[in-house]
Parts: sequence; structure tokens; C-alpha cells
Amino acid sequence: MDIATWNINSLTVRLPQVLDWLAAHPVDVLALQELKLTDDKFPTTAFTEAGYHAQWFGQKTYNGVALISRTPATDVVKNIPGFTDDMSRVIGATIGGVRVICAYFPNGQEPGSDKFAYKMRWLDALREWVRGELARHPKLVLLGDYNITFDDLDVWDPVALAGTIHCTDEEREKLGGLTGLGLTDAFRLFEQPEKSYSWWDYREFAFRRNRGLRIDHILVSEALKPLVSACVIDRAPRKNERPSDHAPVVATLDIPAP
DNA sequence: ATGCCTCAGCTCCTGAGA
Repeated sequence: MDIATWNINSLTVRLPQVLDWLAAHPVDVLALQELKLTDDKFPTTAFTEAGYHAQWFGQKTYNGVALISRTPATDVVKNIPGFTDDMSRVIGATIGGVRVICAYFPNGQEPGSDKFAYKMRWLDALREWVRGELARHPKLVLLGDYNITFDDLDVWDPVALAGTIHCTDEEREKLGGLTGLGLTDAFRLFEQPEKSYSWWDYREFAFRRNRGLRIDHILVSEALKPLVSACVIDRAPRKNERPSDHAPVVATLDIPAP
């Protein structure tokens, strides 16, 4: 089973690129973030024609998440149960016997801001919900745009960016709360190229200079960890015309494709 | 340099992203 995550920064703009990418990389599951469209605008037919099922949770202008899958998704959950939120950030479902949770973590803007406080509350709520999900579904993948780096390896200039958003101790402690549940960063299970990032600012030729951050992650449960045989960042779509600022991340699990 | 890109929307500017 191949499972991928990609923040596409507007599905309206990026749909042709998503379809091209799926044709070249026919993954079993693709988790999308930042759809930036309402549910009625979701391009269901395009995915059906490409041979995929879809579940989506949209919102006007901002946020919005979806799960694209070869086989139908069941037991779909939208946002974190019990956590009141007017933003569409989470969609979870069971696909091929694996519990898949796609999340667009809050940005947080700046440490000390209201948005940062919201990010911290959201992360606490996510952790407590995922704790229960893991108890119910030992085979679980939590993937998406985390908007948090694990450590300096994930940061192009760790000195200049120390303590700034995505790189604060507070955010990393919350990320540690998720790994503390028994979730593992699939990417670091393998030797990786130096300076591997999943996001680059649109400005200042950041991609060309490889000035980026690794903030898109695929975390796997203990039951799945021994079955992960690869995890890579696909930088190619970042070279497209009108690219997303994020690149897709793909993990291969040694379980039969559903 | 609170900007440099990019996207959505009450669109010729603003808010937000990361």
C-alpha cells in the first residue's frame, strides 16, 4: 500500500497537477490539505474518472482536507470529535484495514499570538483523540501538513529560524506528545538526502536555493512501523509551472493494496 | 524592509499562509 500526503494550496488551481501526479504515481491513498473550496465545488467526477474514490471536508477560502483512495473509505470522521472548530482541518477514515487520519495543522503565525494559542489547544485535542483512535485501530497513519519541524535537520537555517514559528520548543513538545503515543516519523526510518524539505517559500527563489522546511509528515503506529519499506519526498511537482509551495511525501507499507 | 510570492474574495486591495 502506497500512501501519500500533499498540501496543494487550492485544489481549484492544482487539480490538473494532482491528476497528473496520480497518473504517474498511482498511490492507494492520497491525503490532501488546503483545498480552499466549499464542499459543493469539490471535483468528484475528475477523481472518479481517474479511478479513485474521494471523501472531502471543505471550507470557503481557507483550509479544507480530503482523502483520495483506490477503494472506498469507511467510518469517515470530520474534524476532532468534541473539539469545537470552525475550520475544516481533519478528515479520518478506514481504508484497506488502515485507519488514515489526514490533518492540516494550524499555522500558528507567531509564538505568543492568539493563533499560536489555538495551535497549542488544537494539538492537545488531536493528541487525546488520536490516543483513542489508536486503541480502536492499531494500524493507524497520521499524515498531513503538520506545520512543525521535528528538529534542526528539518530546517534550512536552524540558527536564523531558532524559536520562530514551526521551530519552537512548544510546538516540538506537542509533536513529541504524538510520537509519545507510539507514532513514528516514517521519513526518518530511512537514510535520506541531506537538506530534505517538503515546503519552500514562494519568495526569493527559495526552492531553487533549497531554503525550506520539512513540515509535512507521515507518522505510523507501532503495528505499522515494521511494515514501512520506504518514505520519500517527491520534489518534482515543486518544479511545475504554478506549483504548490509544498511537495508530496509518499510512504510504502508492505501490506497488500486493498 | 512586517516585504519578497501566491491564492481567494465583498478583487485593482486585503488577509493569510509558513
